[in-house]
Amino acid sequence: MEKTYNPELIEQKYRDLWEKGDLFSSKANASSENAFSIVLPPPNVTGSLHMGHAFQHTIMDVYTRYNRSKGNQTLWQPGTDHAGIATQMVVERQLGLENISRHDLGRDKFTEKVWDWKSKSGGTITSQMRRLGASVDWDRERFTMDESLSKAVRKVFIELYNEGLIYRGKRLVNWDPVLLTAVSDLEVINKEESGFLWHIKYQVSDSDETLVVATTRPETMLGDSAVAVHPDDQRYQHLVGKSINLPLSDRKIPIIIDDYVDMDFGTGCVKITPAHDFNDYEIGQRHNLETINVLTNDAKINSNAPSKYQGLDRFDARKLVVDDLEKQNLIEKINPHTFMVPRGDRTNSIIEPYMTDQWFVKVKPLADPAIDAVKNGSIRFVPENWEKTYFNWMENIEDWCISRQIWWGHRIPAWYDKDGKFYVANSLKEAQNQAGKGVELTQDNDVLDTWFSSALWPFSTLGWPEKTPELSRFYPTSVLVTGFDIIFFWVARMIMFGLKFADDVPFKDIYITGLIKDGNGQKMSKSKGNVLDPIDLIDGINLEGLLKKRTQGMMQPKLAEKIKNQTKKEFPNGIPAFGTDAIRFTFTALASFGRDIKFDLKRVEGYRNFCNKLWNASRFVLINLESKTLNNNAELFSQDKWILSRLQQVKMEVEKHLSDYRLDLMSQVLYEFVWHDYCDWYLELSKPLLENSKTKEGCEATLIKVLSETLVLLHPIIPFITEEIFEQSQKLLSKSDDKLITQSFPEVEKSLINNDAETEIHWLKEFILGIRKIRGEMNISPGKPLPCYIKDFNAKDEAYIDHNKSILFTLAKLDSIDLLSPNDEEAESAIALVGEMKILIPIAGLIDKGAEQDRLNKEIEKLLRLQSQFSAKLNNTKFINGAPETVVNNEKEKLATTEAALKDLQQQLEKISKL
RNA sequence: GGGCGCUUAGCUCAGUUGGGAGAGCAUCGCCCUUACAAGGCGAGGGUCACAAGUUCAAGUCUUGUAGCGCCCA
Repeated sequence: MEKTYNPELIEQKYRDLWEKGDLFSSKANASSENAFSIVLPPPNVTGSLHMGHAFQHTIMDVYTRYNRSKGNQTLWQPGTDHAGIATQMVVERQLGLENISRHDLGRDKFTEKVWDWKSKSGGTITSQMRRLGASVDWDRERFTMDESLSKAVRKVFIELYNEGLIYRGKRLVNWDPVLLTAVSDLEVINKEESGFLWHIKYQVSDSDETLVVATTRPETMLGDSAVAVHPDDQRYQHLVGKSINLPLSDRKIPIIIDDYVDMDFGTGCVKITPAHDFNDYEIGQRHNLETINVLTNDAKINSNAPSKYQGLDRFDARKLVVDDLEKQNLIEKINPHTFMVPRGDRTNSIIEPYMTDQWFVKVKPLADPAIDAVKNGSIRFVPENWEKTYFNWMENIEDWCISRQIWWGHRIPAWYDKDGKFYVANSLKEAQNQAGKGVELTQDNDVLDTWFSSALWPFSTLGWPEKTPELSRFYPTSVLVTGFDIIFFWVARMIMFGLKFADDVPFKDIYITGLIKDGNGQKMSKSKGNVLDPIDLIDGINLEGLLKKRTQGMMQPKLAEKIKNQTKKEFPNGIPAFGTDAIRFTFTALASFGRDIKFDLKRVEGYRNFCNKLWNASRFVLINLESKTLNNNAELFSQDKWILSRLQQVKMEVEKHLSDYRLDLMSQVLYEFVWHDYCDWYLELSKPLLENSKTKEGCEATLIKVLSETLVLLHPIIPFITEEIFEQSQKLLSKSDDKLITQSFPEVEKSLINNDAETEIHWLKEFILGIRKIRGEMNISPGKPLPCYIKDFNAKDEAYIDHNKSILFTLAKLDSIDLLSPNDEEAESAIALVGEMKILIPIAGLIDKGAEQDRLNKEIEKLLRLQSQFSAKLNNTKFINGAPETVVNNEKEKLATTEAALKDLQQQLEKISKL
């Protein structure tokens, strides 16, 4: 083996070998009883993977590799999403650089351009996934706009339409006036922003009275249909039924009453503009008010308003409206006011409630079975608490606007005749059949919301609506791994559509992961300039490169300076190359059930060091086994039995944590076992064992057995380094050229669990630690051999000393061990206790007497504190009477051992002090 | 306003039926001991946000307070 661990070379080698060997294929283990499947949440085809993807992909890969090695037929289904609006925007922006608009090109030419862009940039994601070691079945890669998936989309649309669950209607929707499309309410982000509250005086018709209405959007008064007051509001009772002379528009509108009005807000009078506010729309429906749209689709004032405002942008119109009102002395006051502003999640433009014809899914009938599926346990959220969020949303669900006025996506399968009558069909031909020969038909221009096709992903990728073998084998999938940010967008909709069309839940478990944040707990985003590219952690990147990456192509170039400074401060030397395995180990170690995960490079460094540790431990084993024939039937000694026993426990814990989705605990168990049991103790123990012809063969067999099984256990987390070490060990043992990825997961061997060995090695460790502590605290050089005397030992101690003599000499660096009988007078000594047994190291010429006194005092103080705790408990009759007997006995035992140790140390202190 | 969550060592976080407070990193000593200085050995460090309650026993259960955060309206 190479002397140093070099992740780069290893990783490249196995990326190729695994794929060429077809080792990710879902066809393997086809005859096994169990199937395991995961669908990859499809990333945006033109995007790139961020830390959150890398995190979730690591988790999915751990489960995929684990199940494969358990012998289950395993599919991890990859693919990408066409991401309608996002992708169209990217391509439009590129065309914009050449001063071309999509309308210059026309629909067909434009979509061709998008396909070009997709094929150019679509490889980014897949190559990143390969770098991360994702063992997906590449042969089954799918794209949401593949023909077979599009077929599924059409079929679902048509069936839902035929059942009356999809309808077309004129409704108030969220309208993005920059993109010129409707968006769903989930795509609108409401942010608190500061603005003004204008108080406007409205003249009551045929009266001297005025009402004052407060509004944050004065320009919408051009579309007012009424003024509303609360039914209980005594101030305005006498005006109900009268009307208002609406300023600027020269219209009369009624004064109405409605519960919706908040009497305590502003003046208690509200202007009602049904065409431009969701609440007002509802009120308008209740009171049969006119809906007056005063905006064009790009948010300018339209011809329904007085001519002087027409053509003005809504914000210019606002200024003019306010000016005009002021001239007429109709503004009572203007107060600063913070209020919620809806913005599009893609464009950040202010979203307008806008009346248009759109397609909707009637969600309620689909939601009810989807709620039941979680309630009755067919689907389980992990952590469980997320089901509350799910129920909360599902139980108050609104119809889903699925049409988008863009060009990139699944075109709505509906055709219109000249009179606007439409025919929903799978093709023009079928629509023509419905409409009759000779009727001129044109297809609906809109496309479907991207999430409509994503909602079918778990079954459309498996071939639905065809009854494919994959569908019956792998559906429902085993687990969905995703973030809580898309529970509404995606998870809920997959459940609804899965139950409706694939006759079963789409997945049994939903593992909701935390969100990866930067070191300061901030969400990573391009605009904040704090994103990390997972590949940069693998390969490393210098400061210049990082600065360039973070500041290029920015929406707000003003922030570049700030981002640069921030980056320089956080990564003054850039980022070193850690390798894929270290990153993956970090992700699993961070995968606890918290909501936010602060990503810390120090952690990565630690796990890189772990990989290095594993590498060097393996080197030690292989160097020692070189050109040896292993004897698997050799006699084993306590040390061997101990590590084998520990290994069995580790196997049990690993599988438990996997089934609980606690990869953090899984990786912690393995970390601890490899570093602290195998390396710190067993490898050190093996050094004397390998020197002794009696113990040598058993130790050799154990070293390699434990290493080999540990490699399989670690492989799901760190596949590259483990595969390389496995290959090296195969070479040495001149075995087959099997790959680790295909090795079966080691079963727990109950017969190897050995309490006696564990007790003995525990004793041995205590002995060695006792001496190391004396050395450490007395500043005795670790290399200096020490004489050692034993007193107050029992038969077991004597046997243990006998078994472990050479080990004690080596690991505790002793040059003699002598047993003293009770009557023997010992020299002035430092002391360590193992149970009742005393280990004595003579002080003469070695140890400062005062230092030993200090050390003993410290230890005695500690024990005194414990003693008083325990005896306080035991002196409490309530405790004696109330607590279970085992607990009381346990306390009694603890008190006894504490007091025994205390007595020994106090005696020793006295003895030293006298001398 | 409704819902959910967080507060444990200097930092990042575990702590699963309530029973002597843990890890990694950082800090402080001593060591280049032929697997590993990306290392070894040892040490220090905590009124578990605050308050009350339940209990023989609370980091863990209940209620309240404070601070922080997320989602929905």
